[in-house]
Amino acid sequence: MAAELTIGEFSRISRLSVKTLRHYHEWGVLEPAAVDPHSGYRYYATEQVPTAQTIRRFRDLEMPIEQVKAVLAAPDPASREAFIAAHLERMEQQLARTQEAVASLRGLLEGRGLTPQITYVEIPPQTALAITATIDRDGIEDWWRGAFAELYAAKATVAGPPSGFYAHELFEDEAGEATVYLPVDPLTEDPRATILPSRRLATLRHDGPHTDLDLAYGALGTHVAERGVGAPGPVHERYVVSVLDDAAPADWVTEIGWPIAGDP
Amino acid sequence: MAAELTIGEFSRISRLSVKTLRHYHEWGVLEPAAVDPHSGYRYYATEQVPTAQTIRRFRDLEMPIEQVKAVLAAPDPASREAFIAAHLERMEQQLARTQEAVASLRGLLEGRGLTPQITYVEIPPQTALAITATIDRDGIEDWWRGAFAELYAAKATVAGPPSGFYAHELFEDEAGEATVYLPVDPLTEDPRATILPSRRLATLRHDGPHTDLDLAYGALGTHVAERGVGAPGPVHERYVVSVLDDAAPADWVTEIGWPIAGDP
DNA sequence: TTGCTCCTCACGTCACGTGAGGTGGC
DNA sequence: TTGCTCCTCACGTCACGTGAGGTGGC
Repeated sequence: MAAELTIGEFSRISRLSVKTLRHYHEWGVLEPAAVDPHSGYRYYATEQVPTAQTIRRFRDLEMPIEQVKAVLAAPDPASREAFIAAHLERMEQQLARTQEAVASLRGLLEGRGLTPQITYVEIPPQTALAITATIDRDGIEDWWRGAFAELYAAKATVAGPPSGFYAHELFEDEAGEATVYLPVDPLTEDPRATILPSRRLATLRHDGPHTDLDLAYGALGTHVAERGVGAPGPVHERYVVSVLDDAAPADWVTEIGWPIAGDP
Repeated sequence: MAAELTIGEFSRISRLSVKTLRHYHEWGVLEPAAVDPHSGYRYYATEQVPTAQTIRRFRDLEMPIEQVKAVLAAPDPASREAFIAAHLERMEQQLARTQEAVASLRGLLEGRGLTPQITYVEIPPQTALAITATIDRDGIEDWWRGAFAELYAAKATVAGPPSGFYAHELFEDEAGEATVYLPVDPLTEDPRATILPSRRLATLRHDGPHTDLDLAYGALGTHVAERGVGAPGPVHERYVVSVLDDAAPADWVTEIGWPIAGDP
């Protein structure tokens, strides 16, 4: 009972444009039931309509084509479900970020100016378990979580909040070196323990989600630049309260530090 | 007190990448405070940091650059607010569509199969107020609302639900001819009244949001194709319950019609 | 002076849409 | 046979990112 349909007919029934159907053929997401080897004409079967509708919905959800292909190729319903669940979770995260951005934008436009409480500190040499990597800016969150999971898995006596430092290139060029560390008891026997050198920093405490961290960096960087006290080197972050404590973003407390030289 | 910053320094403070800053200069969204005419070096002022942060937030909300430029150029806070409100509304609409797509996808994957109740009808010639235009598929919704607003503003006696017909090219090529109409009393004196010719259609009733209209078209088109009774001509839609009645999408009722030839 | 920073092209990305120019099918 | 449908390039979109190759500034 399967009717062979030309691309135009299948387009009308599936509501995917002819261009889109050709594109899906090229990418192997939706192959025509038959292709005339002489004319190149594509022929579709009515049985392919539900597949087309499914693809359309995944694309409405902005799932990348390659992934749609993978989901459709998934043999069992369970792994399909896993794909979809993962995608929905990403979408929820994005929604949360959007809501944060809206709130933050309102604050900015209302000129909700924080008077930054900037403190100069000298951090003494510290014994710490550290992980360093060269990463991409968009891969940073996954890497960050993984690295701290690894550090907390070590059985050393923790001697301070989780922290990290990040090369400027990471923000200027979208990729650069990052280090996260956990201060530990100097007497630890973990062979991975290193001693971090001392640093002089201008620091600022930031309350709230990390979407707004740029505001803190703006205030701190402006302060340092206008006084001409900046020094080369990575910026520092101390995660006083964070996801690592299972806290909500609104409750996070982060201390950021900008390297300085000279006497303030 | 305004420090002159190189692009790299400004990038560190604003957390926008150097490439992005150059891009924003090129597009005129964020012009450097000064550009060295000899070397081409860009110099920024610390006063530009809040602007950079604002741009970043608008971009996080996926506002197109051109529009960000327009918002920033808006002279008074009121028109700024209007821009933002309009953008937020679009985002909410998209969120609603996303939620519909998720629900619809789950239904599809669970194989929630509707047994389509297809009816063959012959619509007699009708007197109607009609508006025809050649439109883009993504401009269709705005046009549709505007056209019906215009039709309802006429003071003729309405004799049936609002309806429309749509050339296949609109779906195959993303652009084509569309007509919406309001059946009216044949004795109307409105000079714009026309008589629509009779049509033979296979029809199917669809309940719910228009995101799912493609499912109905899939069922109807498959039915027509498998029986080989299709005829050329546009598809028809009757909006029995719709936005025009201030109903929620879940309560909408739409009848779709596919042109047929021959005796079923 | 050296090495770092900055510069301008030119091209890639992603999922198609937009023509141009040409051929096949009924 | 005519006109409609289908075909394959090649290029455009949007907001940047990715090099390449070269110059300026301290």
